[in-house]
Amino acid sequence: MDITKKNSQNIKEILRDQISRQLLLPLQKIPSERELSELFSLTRISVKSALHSLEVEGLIYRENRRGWFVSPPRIEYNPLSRGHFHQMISDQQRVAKTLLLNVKSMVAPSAIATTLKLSKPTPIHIIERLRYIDGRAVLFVENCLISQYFPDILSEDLSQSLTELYAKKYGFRNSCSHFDFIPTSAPEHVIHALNMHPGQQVLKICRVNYNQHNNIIDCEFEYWRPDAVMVSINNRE
Amino acid sequence: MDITKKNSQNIKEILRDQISRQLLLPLQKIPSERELSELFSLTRISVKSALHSLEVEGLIYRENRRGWFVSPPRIEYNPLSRGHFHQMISDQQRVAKTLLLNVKSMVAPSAIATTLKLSKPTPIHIIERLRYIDGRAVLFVENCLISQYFPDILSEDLSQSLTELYAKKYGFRNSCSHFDFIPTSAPEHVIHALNMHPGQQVLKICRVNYNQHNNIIDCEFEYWRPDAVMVSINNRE
DNA sequence: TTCACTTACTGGACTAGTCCAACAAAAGAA
DNA sequence: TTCTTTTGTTGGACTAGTCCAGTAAGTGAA
Repeated sequence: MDITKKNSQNIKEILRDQISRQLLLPLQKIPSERELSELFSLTRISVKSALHSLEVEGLIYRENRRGWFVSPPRIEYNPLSRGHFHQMISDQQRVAKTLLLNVKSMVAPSAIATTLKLSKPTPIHIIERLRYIDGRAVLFVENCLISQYFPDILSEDLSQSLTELYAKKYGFRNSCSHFDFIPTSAPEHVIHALNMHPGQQVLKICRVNYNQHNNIIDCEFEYWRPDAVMVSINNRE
Repeated sequence: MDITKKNSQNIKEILRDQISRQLLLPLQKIPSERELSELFSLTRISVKSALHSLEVEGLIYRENRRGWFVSPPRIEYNPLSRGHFHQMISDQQRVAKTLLLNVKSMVAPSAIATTLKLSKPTPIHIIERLRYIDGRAVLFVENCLISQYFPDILSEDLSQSLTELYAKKYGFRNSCSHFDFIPTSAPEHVIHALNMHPGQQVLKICRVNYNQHNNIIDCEFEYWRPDAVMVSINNRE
């Protein structure tokens, strides 16, 4: 009876259209799954599947049990220009905020020890921070510092740029970094902090930093909401 | 009555375990959704949702209407060491194959003209290729070459490394490249070539290449199956 | 004003099915 | 052998619901 074979394509097209014509604005809430299912005469499962697919595309995002929202434009993130998160965001006419979540000191667990190429048990600090763009939590960052290189760092303001702190307080310059970009799902504590749901995708970025003496001094794990970012790199050979 | 609150967590854990203990091997088929739903006493919808979540994690992948399979380990892909796809794959003890899909010549459509920073209508060649690792199609590549820089290129073997061809036949060296990495969903023709399903995630990589005279000579759009790859970059400052 | 409590609403998890399109392997025909 | 046809199996799309857990806003007591 229907004109279209797949009804859920309909809802996708209409939402896509409303977003591109700015009838639905960034950060704005989309009607609830139940409302949409009535509007389009579909079950919630079909609606959910359509929304899922727009989520993968990066057009909309989900907050756990709060609803679906329109994604703002992606931030262009150049990881090679290190550290100045707030600068980068304001350069793109957006508003950044950093929240210090947690600081722990411990002996490096095996996964981190491997990343830092540690051959024996070594004390580290782990600094967990949450970063917001335009009031939306989009990035969970975990910095793992080898304690011996950073005496007394925990008494500093840790919501500022760590790279700048490294330079000012310890005279470290970043001579070399190694990056891995992995599309995967986020661990539990990250899911929670970003208000996501277990099994949702994130863009995981692991970086290992070397100082001017070519020592590994720290590593960082970034977990981005995948619709919020686009990694942009310039390479001169 | 059940011990666990969420039954679908069960199936996820068991599959994860079987994969990590290599009882299920890379490229091997997972039992069908119907079989799993009987085994775990769940509906197909619940099974599908659990599989989805393992897919996002990068542990398993889907071939459209063929079934679910175990993902091989991710390839480490360093886009800064340009061009030698086959080399890179065999360095990682894997088997590469390139299939030439399609070659077209046309005036650059607006999206590509923007990427190539063209100010007036310009003829280009588009070369579409499909790349396999261990027999699995994981990467769709679309090269857009500005025709004037590459006279007579269409008579060459286009399944080889284009970078090498640029160097040998035209004396071009790659002086600079610009990359964008975007987690998003793939366009229709890519979905089809990779045997995926509309709405599935890919890692899209756009690169723009400059020759030694600092002219943009071509751009490339890569679409990776997201479980197949991990982008790895080394940066020296 | 402030804080605890209730309540409506949201998405998450799930059941028990149906029908369809594409794939793949087996069976037949040339 | 080689090509075509059939048939079973796969995932994709969908219906029509139920129950649950966390959010947010409004209500009322201190």
